Amino acid sequence: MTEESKRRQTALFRLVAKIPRGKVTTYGELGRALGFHARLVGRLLHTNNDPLNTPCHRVVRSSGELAGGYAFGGPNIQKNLLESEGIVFQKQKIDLKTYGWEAR
DNA sequence: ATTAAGGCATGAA
DNA sequence: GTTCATGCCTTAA
Repeated sequence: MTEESKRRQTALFRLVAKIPRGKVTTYGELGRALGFHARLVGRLLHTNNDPLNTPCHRVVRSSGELAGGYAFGGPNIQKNLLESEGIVFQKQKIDLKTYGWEAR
């Protein structure tokens, strides 16, 4: 892990932690706000070293669907957490127009 | 030490 | 719903 990557992780986590409760954002949004590509966001989250302080469950795909089986503890956990925050799923998907958060 | 190939928690066409 | 394009990282030789 290089210092560069660590710095990106810090920026990413900082922004992710800024997501309000009950809202979600997409990898692309985060990537665009941070200045790097969506894939890198997923990469950094996958190599996430601080998942406890990083509400990665609020980060979903561009389609509003959950990331998948590669999530921190499983997609079911993520779904549960999101529902606990008041987010309503529609056929395993989230309405980004309602719960989407504008990264900034 | 450097170089090569594969894989991914994506996005857009 | 499927396929293509793209960036970075991880592991292997």
